[in-house]
Amino acid sequence: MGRFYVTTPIYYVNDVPHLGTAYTTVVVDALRRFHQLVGDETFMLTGTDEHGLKIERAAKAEGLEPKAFTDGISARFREAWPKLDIEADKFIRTTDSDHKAFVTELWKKVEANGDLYEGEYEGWYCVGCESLKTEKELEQPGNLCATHKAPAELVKESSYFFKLSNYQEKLLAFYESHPNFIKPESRRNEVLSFVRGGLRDLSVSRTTFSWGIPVPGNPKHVMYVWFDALANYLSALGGEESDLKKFWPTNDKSETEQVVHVVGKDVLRFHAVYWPAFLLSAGYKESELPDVIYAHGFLTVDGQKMGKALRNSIDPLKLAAELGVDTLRYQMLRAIPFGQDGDFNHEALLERYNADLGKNVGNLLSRVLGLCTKMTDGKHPADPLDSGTEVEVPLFKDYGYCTTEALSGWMAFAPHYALEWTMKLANSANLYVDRAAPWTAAKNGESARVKTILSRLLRVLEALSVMLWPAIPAKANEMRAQLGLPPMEVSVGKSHWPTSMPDRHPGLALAPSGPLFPTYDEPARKAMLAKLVPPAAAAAAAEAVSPPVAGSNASAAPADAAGTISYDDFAKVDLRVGLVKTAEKVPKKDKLLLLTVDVGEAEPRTIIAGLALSFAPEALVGRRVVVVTNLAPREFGSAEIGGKKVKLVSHGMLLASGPSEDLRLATIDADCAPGSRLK
RNA sequence: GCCGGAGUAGCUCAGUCGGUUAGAGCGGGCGUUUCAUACGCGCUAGGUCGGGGGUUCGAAUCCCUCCUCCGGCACCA
Repeated sequence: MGRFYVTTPIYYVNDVPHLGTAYTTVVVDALRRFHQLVGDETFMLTGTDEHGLKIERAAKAEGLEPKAFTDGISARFREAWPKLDIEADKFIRTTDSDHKAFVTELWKKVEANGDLYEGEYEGWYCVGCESLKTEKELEQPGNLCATHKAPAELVKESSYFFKLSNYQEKLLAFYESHPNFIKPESRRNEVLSFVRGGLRDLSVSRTTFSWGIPVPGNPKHVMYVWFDALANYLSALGGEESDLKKFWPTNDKSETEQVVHVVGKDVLRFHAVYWPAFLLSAGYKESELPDVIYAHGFLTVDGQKMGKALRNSIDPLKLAAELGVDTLRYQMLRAIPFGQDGDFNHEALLERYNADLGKNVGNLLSRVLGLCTKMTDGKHPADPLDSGTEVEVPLFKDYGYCTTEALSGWMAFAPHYALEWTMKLANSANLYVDRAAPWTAAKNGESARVKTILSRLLRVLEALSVMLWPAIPAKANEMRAQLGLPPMEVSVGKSHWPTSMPDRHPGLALAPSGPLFPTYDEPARKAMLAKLVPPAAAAAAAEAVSPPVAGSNASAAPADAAGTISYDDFAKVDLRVGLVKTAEKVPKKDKLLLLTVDVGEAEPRTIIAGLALSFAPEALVGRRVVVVTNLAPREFGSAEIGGKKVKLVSHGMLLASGPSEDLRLATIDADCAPGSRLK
């Protein structure tokens, strides 16, 4: 047990929350949750960076005072995160007065140490980048900044410089003795070679604008945004007497006390070079520097680089509303190896959701709860026999392995790895259900055996709910609710990581409440994809026709998340009256009937319908039903019919309602001609 | 131009100090079970391990070279 202080970068308010910032913040929240789970005292910080020329100008453009302008954007960030189930302990703003006071003090310490001097500097300055450009970097004609395509300005001004050059050797020595300071390894090498290449003094003040923290004793100058911004990680913890100071441990810090800055690779240098240099200069000792600067990669979206236009077209909050927060979080954490660049691919997202969450975990929960409903009165079985048989061996082995690997994945800032092993445990449990076959034991009257099996499965499910909680807290708790368990609770000093199987809860009532992760079938998948990545034109059109759906159904099932559709969308569905000509049971497929249905075409259609539990084949012949006729054909495997093996391909769908053992058919109340269109 | 990293099955990637038939997940294909969310389980990928050359008894794994991609640096910070 220890302390875990984790930060996101503070986000510059020249932009609103987008997929990239959401990604960083989700990962940090997941790390925070994991450390809470293992009993650490945690503190998560995020916030906004609000000073600088760029902001001053943006405010002016909108006719606002800078503070009023930043108030608005900052609020958007603060309000966004809870919608992604991110619970930061503090949201800092660089315009907070205590932050400003802290930075002023920091400046004075650096100055007292003799590391600041006044000089002059001249260069091409790009407002967008907040930085100087070399002539080579500018595009001609017009001295355009390559990134912003805007003209750079030739500036010459008096400036304070920080003697960064004094810190080259100290930093190198520090990196040497703290191999984990910069992660991942490849980034560390980059920084190392950068620093070895020589450090020049850093201009740390500006006189060309006033929206910033004034330099003490020389208010014509405001501090360079990075000097101001980096200090937030410390200023957020308050003054000397603040209780939060403990999160920034000093000399006596132990192995288990960590200060971790998660940053994008674009701002790594500021964090890995400037920040420790500033701290050393201000009198902080090596032991008082942060422990880990973890640089993550950038996301592409469906293989495309996230330019500003694309970025703005992908609103993480809207994604969360459409897909469910947990699906979004899961994808961010599972699909992208943390530290590397990754692709946020919408198709892969749905595939991943179906495979991992739907089929592997969700269905496991569902089948185990189903078995308990039938075999143990819907309760956790009482006093199960606990002697294992051979069937248990792989499960126990996997359990130990998976929980250990997942734990070390989280410890090593590798959520993707942790979740991979979490899934392997679910997979192993699914296998165990098959091997142990409680239904067979039940038929043989071995009720003790049945209880043993189900008890074990329930315990694995509980463990899974814990292991998933850092990544998908809301769904993990829903899962627990179905298992009859209270929401996840954490407590400082106590690890809840399920290193050994959770205790039994004999007699505790289960509360199944339907699929936890309803999978997307082919049509639903297509519909969701169309919604998430609409062609630009279609998006604009859709926007005009239907108002955006409110984002309150964040955790709703896909079926509900569909929201409203336009009439045009509805009109795409071709519903027709069909007359059932023949019907027969499909051998070896309990639920399936093979129908031929006249929908007004030359030949009756072959339709496979899952009606067998509710209808005898002969009861359907001659009935008028409602058929979706333009659904893509779907395969149902193959079966032997009339002595021949045939592929089962359905060319339509009958509309019906109810559970599969008690279905009601949608029908039509008169003898309409087969093929009549419904509207 | 310099310095890194990467290029392995359709996709995303693992491959430790060089060593038996190159692996996993997903998708696809085939089979199978019925407790379950048309779900689970089993089988299935015949991939010149980017190209070429070399070292070695033996290389995806070491060396050289070329190609492609990404990142960092390049009299800017």
